[in-house]
Amino acid sequence: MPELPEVETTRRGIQPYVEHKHIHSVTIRERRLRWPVSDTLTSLSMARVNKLERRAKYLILYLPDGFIIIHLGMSGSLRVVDSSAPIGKHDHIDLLMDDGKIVRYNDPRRFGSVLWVDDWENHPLFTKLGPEPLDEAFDADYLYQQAKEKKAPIKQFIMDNKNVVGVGNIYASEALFLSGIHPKRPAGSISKKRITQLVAHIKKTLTAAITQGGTTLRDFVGGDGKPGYFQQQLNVYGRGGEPCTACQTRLKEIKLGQRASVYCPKCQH
DNA sequence: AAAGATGCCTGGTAGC
DNA sequence: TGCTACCAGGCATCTT
Repeated sequence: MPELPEVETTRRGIQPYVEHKHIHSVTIRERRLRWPVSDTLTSLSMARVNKLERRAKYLILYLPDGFIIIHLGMSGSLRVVDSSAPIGKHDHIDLLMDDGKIVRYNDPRRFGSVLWVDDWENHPLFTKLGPEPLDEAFDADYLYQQAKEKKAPIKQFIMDNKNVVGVGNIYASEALFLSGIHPKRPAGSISKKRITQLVAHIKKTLTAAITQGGTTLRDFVGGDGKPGYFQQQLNVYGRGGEPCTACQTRLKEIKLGQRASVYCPKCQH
């Protein structure tokens, strides 16, 4: 499932094909995504993409009269293909570029979205978002202040978009393991020192994953069609019952907010 | 009011 | 082979 590193990898993969290029036309084959795809997209013609940006797990295409907002959901992908490429199952939307290349949106589960908005920064999806995990604004002081008095388990707390964006199950699990913090520990009960380590590990795991081109666990394929390989060095995610990479203790798997959470009962407190 | 908990969307896959 | 149960992320909505 695309997490922040996959989205960033996708952004970098398709950037050369869309930024400062023109969208010749848009083809919609399936409009039933998380939200119905707007007809406005099909009326686009020779619209210049001035910029391709990422905010949280959203990709934002800056056009002259508005923005295309793309979210990959859990099974979505964007790929650049030639016009001769056969249309596959779940290929829902094509952005046909004026040089003949196609930016193709595929999403088997249709949990993703492709939106047309006038002003993304004031769109309800974006107004309540916390800082980017890799921005300087996301630091130990900030997270410690946010966590104060909060009783929610730290794992759910760092996966909550209003505290920090883009930290999904994989990276939350890994960062907590590396920080030696138990996923159920109340966010407000963690010392400043350990919060500092947690922030550092969130940044470190995300950066490493981006560097390596993202994690491929299920449906993800990068913009260039090449999968990432980060999953080979996961310490806890998806490893319930297997030995801890540090102490060989059998990793425990619990449910936290309906979400699988794996941790080492010896290393994490 | 804010925080926490729950439900829902969908299709691939594991298990039988 | 066909079926059922389960899982995933994040938004909407409910409850406290």
